[in-house]
Amino acid sequence: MKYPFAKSEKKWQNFWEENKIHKTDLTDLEKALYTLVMFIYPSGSKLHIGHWYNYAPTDSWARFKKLKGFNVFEPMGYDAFGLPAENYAIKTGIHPQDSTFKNIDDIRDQLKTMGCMYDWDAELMTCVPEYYKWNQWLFLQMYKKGLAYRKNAPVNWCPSCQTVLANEQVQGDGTCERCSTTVEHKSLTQWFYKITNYADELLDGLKTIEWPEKTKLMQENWIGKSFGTEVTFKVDGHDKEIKVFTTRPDTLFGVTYLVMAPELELVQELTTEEYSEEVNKYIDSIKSLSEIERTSTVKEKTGVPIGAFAINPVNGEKAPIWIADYALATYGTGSVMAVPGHDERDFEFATKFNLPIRNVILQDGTSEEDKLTEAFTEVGTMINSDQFTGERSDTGKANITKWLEEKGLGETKINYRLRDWLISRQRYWGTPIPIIYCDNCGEVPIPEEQLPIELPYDVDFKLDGGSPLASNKEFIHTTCPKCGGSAHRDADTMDTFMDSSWYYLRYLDPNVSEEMFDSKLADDWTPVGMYVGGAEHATMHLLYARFIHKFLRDIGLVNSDEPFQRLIHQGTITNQGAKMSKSKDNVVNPDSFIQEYGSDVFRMYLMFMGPYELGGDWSDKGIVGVDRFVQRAYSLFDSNKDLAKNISAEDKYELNKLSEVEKNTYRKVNQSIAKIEVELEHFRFNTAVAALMELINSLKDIDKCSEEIRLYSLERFAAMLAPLAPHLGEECWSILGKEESIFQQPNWYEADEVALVQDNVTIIVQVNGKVRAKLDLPVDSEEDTVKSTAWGEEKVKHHTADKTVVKEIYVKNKIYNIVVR
RNA sequence: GCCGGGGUGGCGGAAUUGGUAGACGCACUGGACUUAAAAUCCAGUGGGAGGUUUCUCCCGUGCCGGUUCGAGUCCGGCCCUCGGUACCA
Repeated sequence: MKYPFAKSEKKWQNFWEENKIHKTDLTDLEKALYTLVMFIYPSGSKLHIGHWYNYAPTDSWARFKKLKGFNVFEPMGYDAFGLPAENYAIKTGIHPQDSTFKNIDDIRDQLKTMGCMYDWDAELMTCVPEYYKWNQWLFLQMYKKGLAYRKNAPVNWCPSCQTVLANEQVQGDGTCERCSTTVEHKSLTQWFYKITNYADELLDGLKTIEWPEKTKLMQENWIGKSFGTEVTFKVDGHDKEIKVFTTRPDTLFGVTYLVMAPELELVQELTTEEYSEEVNKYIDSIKSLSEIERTSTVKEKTGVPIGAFAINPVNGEKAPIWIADYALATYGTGSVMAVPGHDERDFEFATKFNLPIRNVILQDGTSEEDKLTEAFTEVGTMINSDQFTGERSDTGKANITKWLEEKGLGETKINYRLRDWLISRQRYWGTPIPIIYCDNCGEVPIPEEQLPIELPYDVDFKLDGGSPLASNKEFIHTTCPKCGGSAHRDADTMDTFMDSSWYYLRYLDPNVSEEMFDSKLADDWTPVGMYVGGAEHATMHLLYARFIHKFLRDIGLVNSDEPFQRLIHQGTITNQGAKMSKSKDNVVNPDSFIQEYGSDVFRMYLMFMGPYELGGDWSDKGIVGVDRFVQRAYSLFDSNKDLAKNISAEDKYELNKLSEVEKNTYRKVNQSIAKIEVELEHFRFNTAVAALMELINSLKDIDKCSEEIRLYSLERFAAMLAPLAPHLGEECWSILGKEESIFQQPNWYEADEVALVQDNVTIIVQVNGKVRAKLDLPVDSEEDTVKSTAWGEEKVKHHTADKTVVKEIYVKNKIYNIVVR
């Protein structure tokens, strides 16, 4: 009989809902396990295969844990603010709020067909005032602690559309995706969070969390802590100074010029009149370059001198000051000392512009007279360096820094690549920033009791020229909370990464209104036990969330140091090699597969496709294989449906009391349990499914087993099936006469260790590393027995004939390699 | 460019510490069942050469080189590809 999946899946979904099977009792803390997936961005393309690939296997893991007796909390929600809804509005005129709510309703329906054990009472969305109020509240706490501040920062500006563009909206050639005009950089005053204050702690905390090594490595590199020296260069004939950060103070005598980032304000002050035209022209010319282009080591570097000279503190030499694309205002001090002899970029630049190249670190085995043909960046002996000449360059670093410190011309310095978090967005669909600008008092934070500052519905988000909120006069014009005078609100909204930095805390009670989240529950349930989401979030979302969590701890709202204890990345499912996205129009919708095969088959196929952390290119080629398996599993139970009426199975059976067929069955069942348990634990779903397929293949002879062994096997099969195919698992469980949901109790079975022990083992016999025989011998056979059996093999004789044995390698129960010559 | 992944049959992939390369599945081929087809079940299936019921040998995990009795696995150097690169989320 064919498995009526459509009827069955609906039946069990209703059963779960009616019996509140997935409602988590958050007061039960014994074996509490918070399992979380990255919440959904509710775009119009609804759920695609990538979402299923994230959620369904994670749910299978959660269900496995549930079967093992954990009190699992698995919520789902919507990351509802963001740019795409706004772009959609600009294109279609449909208001972001309307499209977002509509999308959420559609997506919720889709989610329910997956059959995940989401606790729907915990559902949340970020675009409602009840949620984003707390973004504003958090902003005020940051502000109070001095961690929110304003400074100028560049945005992508399309001069034709008169609007700020996201990086994504800038095409590869640096033009606007709407009108193909070349995009410029424009400086705006914007809000930042001082994440850099937490740089060291964010680095140290990595040691305490169980995340993929690669993710921790990426965060480490992103934070980019480096130890070096800040050197002060005086400017010739000027009272200004230029500070540079260098990790190579030992090369200070090799400085032949200085490079400043073109956008530094100091550049304007230092540029001499003679050079100013050239300098301004140059600054204009690089306005459209991206940072990636500017720092590329294959692109030819550009730059111009500004006419001023810096004085090298160690020898008083005058070095010309240049501005160049490869100096970035965002790293270090924005200025670099150039040592062409010992830095590859400087070497290239100096060669191009005929600037002097001086050798001050002598490579071992070379002579001072040898001309440098490329930058020497390794450790060597310091030369041409006055009193430091003769020192090794690695120890010279500290000495030269000490000398600078004594003269007040430098100091040791730790520098980070990490930059402060720019949270201002010149967009509508986000959280309004709770700041007012008063004509008298200036910048005034809105008092907490006036929160939320609600996002007004009526705006002209097509408005050219700036933030859409500026178009709503009623919203913008307000009175100062301090003096009551005329004032205006900040027209920007917050980066949506704010929303996703604390949602996992809100899930615990999304309806709490007097605080950001239930602090008691947060202490009990965080850090999150298992967090699953894409690796593309490795450095941004996952770093921001860690930062916010630490800040919340510092203001006493949580007691843990990290938000996510364990982390797994699902791989990306591509379509014809490309990441699925609505803009590429290559999104694969799973709905038709659900209709044809059902949720269980589809989610099991996703798990079977390959290693979870790798992902891969989408193809539905093998889905019929999983469907066949599901059909076979169902008929296995269906044909044994009368089994449980008269008997029950023991927990264990003694092997020697079983028939040969029963023994094999019993062994295979227990081996499968042991295998699948380990595989599921480590998110290796593909091999777990394969093991279950192997098991069903070897249950062919189950009819030859006693009823008890049949029941024993089927109960265990149902338990292994249930996490992978939850609806079918329930169906099979109920066929065995069980009345409760399989997930109601800890229904995972432990493997019988006795059944895992093998009698025989295959020993490989090699001659010169090539397999020549395979011996099936009892486990732990004597070395002599193995060797004499091996030498009895025809092929071994053949390949060793007329040769001398020079070496033998014997590994017990594994291999016997004979090396001959 | 920089940071981090990945590359194994016709296809998706498997392979505890270096120790049988190709589990499981798809596709394909042959067979059973059927009037027939579908479905199902059984068998075969990395490539090449020879022997042709049972067999034997060689090659083979992106490329080049190294370490080792033995390398998909470790080391060095490349190539290709994917993710991120601070305003997609």
